[in-house]
Order: sequence, then structure tokens, then C-alpha cells
Amino acid sequence: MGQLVDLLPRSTFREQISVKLREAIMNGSLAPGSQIVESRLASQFGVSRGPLREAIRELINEGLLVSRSYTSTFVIDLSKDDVQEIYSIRTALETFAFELVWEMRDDWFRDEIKRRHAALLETIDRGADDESIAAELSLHSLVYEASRHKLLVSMWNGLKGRLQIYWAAHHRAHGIRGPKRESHDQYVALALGDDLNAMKAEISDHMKRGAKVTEAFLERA
Amino acid sequence: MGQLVDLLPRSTFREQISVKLREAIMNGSLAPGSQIVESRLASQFGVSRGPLREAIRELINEGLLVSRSYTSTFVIDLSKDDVQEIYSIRTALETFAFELVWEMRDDWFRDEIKRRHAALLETIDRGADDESIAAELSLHSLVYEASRHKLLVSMWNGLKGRLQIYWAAHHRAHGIRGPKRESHDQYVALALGDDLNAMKAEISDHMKRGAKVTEAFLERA
DNA sequence: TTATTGTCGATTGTCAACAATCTTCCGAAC
DNA sequence: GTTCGGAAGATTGTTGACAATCGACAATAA
Repeated sequence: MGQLVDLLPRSTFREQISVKLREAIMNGSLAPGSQIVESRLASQFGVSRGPLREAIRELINEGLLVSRSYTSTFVIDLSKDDVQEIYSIRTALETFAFELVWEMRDDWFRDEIKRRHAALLETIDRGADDESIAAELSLHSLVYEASRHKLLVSMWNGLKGRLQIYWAAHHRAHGIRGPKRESHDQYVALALGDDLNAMKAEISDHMKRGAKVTEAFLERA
Repeated sequence: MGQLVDLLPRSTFREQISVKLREAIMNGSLAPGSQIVESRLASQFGVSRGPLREAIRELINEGLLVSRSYTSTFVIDLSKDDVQEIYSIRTALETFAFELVWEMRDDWFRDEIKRRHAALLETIDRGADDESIAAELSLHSLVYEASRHKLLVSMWNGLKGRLQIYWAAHHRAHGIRGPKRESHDQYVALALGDDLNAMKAEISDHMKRGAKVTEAFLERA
């Protein structure tokens, strides 16, 4: 028997709050480095501190917030080293993901990567910077999803959240544009091709370029 | 001014409980698949449900517990696929760690790996199975620690916890002995040597052997 | 018999009050 | 002026009571 209606609109406050909090951090309502106070946020969301604290604890574990006992909690402010670490691990994980996926690539994979690339180009052409960040991450997410490796996906999601914060924040702070139009042409072409080693090299290059750009960000500030 | 003494002996209930909970899961007091009820655990620890819930939420994020809203929470019971995923990611991460560390290996690294290997052999000779599991994980931890890569270390810690649960549980359930005495001779020798590619091959082999052993576990049950 | 509905116990979710801790700042002693 | 100590305010940590939800079982009706 199939589903007649969408199930599970049911959700606890903690869940709702943790997604709202992530959104607020992503879109800059809660800026990197800014303080979070439980009582204020709780009344803002219209809930008590209990579920709010649990949501906060979740974001702390994801590395989006940091807290010092009895004193304060803050939105993280990624350092240059942090970003370098994220990029270097990304290289390792994304390479691994392509190894897993390589022989399993099917029509769905090929169509989907083209579709997501087109979506990225569309947001860039439209000048929708915030959306283009999400679109770029969505493009990269594909290989993780296609790997069917649950652990790998969850690790990528953790990195993705932090990267998105970082990009969006610096984007707003320095008025830097999102990804360049041609930035993923090579990536997509190789992902559709037959040379795994070339793909690996491209990932490594791609990440090095990304890391370089972030360094440039930080020197301007 | 440097630290004269360890600071922060001050600790919240949540922190204390989350380490106690991890211990209880590791040593089998809370068996895989067994149910956790907040009120019972809370009175057991002598605290209220508030901090206990936060600790539980932490373990859920680490993948040690799972919960269904309004109904129940359980200690995870790793499936064969889960364990395969852990081993495959371990291969990727540990390879990456050795790449980072390779040119930075110093006397401390060399001494420490010998020390931890000796400690592992000692526990094996003594027949202390639980300790030998911890000793094996400690040996593998070295390369992560030496990498100075915070993100990598935290990812490894997450894997380590799950792996430890799995090993300890099956160990108890099936009376299987801990690691073999010679199991890490090659690993250590290559880690002290000069051939990075041989090291990478050994990691891959090592993990394949580990995965194979776990399959054997599961077929017996 | 079988399907439906109601009830009950168990468990998790939420709340508001209270306690513990940290930081700041102000005043006194030197 | 500097240092020490301690009160005050802000924030997080903890608690016990109450609410919402779920699963199972019994009662009922066809």
C-alpha cells in the first residue's frame, strides 16, 4: 500500500529549532563570532530553554557553535587553519567518494550532475550569490550521495555546514562574488569521463584553488 | 604565562554523564540493542533528566545511540554494512593521515609508536582482552594525533568509539580473542620505514583483514 | 472472527523556577 | 597608583512537575 498523504509533519521543538538555528547562522542573522544567549533566543522562538539547549548542544557537536561552561556560547568564527583543514579533508573524502562511485556511475548520475551544474550556472548568471553557494555545494554533494555510503555522507554534511557558514559570511563581509562561471567545467567534464586519475588530480587542484581563494579573503581583512 | 596546573577540573553533570555513558556502552553494561530509559538512568546517576537528556543527545550525534521521538532510545547495534563502512572510511582517513605525517615523523613519533606497540603486545601476552582492544586503538591513534589536524582527529575519535563498541560487544558475545600478537608488526615496521606507498598498501590490507574478521564474527551468529 | 475504537501505562518532550558559576566593577588598603 | 577582595549582574546549569505522544491491549460492534 502506498502513501496517501505526506507523513510526519510531526516534529519536536528541538528539531525545528535546530534547523532554524542552522538557517540563521547560514544566512547571517547570527554572524560568526556573535554571542548566543539562551534566554533571549528561547523567547525569540517562543519556547523554553530546555529544548533550545538541546538544539544548541546539537550545533555544538556539529562544530557550528562553541560554548564555555557557565559563561557564554558563540557562533564559530573559522580561522585560516580551520578552513585549510576543511579543504584538505574534503580532498581526501571526495577522492574516496569518486573511487567508490566510479564504476557505479549510471545514467541517473550523469543526468543529475549535468542538471546540478546547469542549476549552478543559472544562479551565477542571475547573480544570486547566496543561491550559487548552495548550488555549488549541491553539485559536490552528488558524488557523496551516489556513493551510498552513509557514514561518508554524514561526514560530508558536517563539513558542508561549516563551509557554507564560512563562504556566506565572508561573502557578506567583503562583498566577494560567488563561484566563477567556468569554475566547475573541468570538474564536471572529468566526472563524466573515463580517467579516474585525472579526476583525482582535478579534485586536488580544485581544493587547492578553493583554499587559495580563502587565503586571499583573509588577507584583505 | 603558561599553565601551571591542569585547569578545569570543574565539570558539569552533562559532561560527566556523557563519559560515564560512553564507558557503560564500551564495557557492555549497556549492551548493543538494549533500551535506554531516561528516568531510570537519571535516578541511577543521581541527577535529573535535564542534563541526562543533553548527554544522550551528544551520544546520539556520535552515533552511539538512536532514538525515536516520544517512544524510546536504544544503544546502536552495528550491522555488517555499518562495520564495512567504518573500515572503508578508516582506510581513507588513515592513509590521508600518513600522507600528512610522513615528512614530519620525528624521534617522538618513532619512540611513541614503539612504546604503544610494546604496550599492545604486553596486554596481549597478559591475555587482557578488553585492554588490548584499547591498546590497538591507541596505536592507530598515534598517526592522527601526530598529524596535528584537529578535524581529522575528531573524525577518527567518532569512528573509534563505534569500532570499540563493536569489537567489545562481539568479543563478549562470542568469546573471540583480541588482536593477534603479530598483527601489527608489519604496520609498525613500515610506519618507521621510508616507503610511503608500502605503508599505504599495508593500511589497505590491514583494514581488509579487519573487515574480513568482522564478517566471520557475523556469520557465526 | 475480524475490524474498529477507546483506554491505559510507559516514555519522551516541555516548562518555569531555582542554583551555581563566571565576569565585571567598585571600593578599600597599602 | 596598584592590588586585593567582594558584591552585583549576566549567563549557563539543574531540578521537579506537567504535557504530549506512542504502543499495546481490551472492549465493542459488524
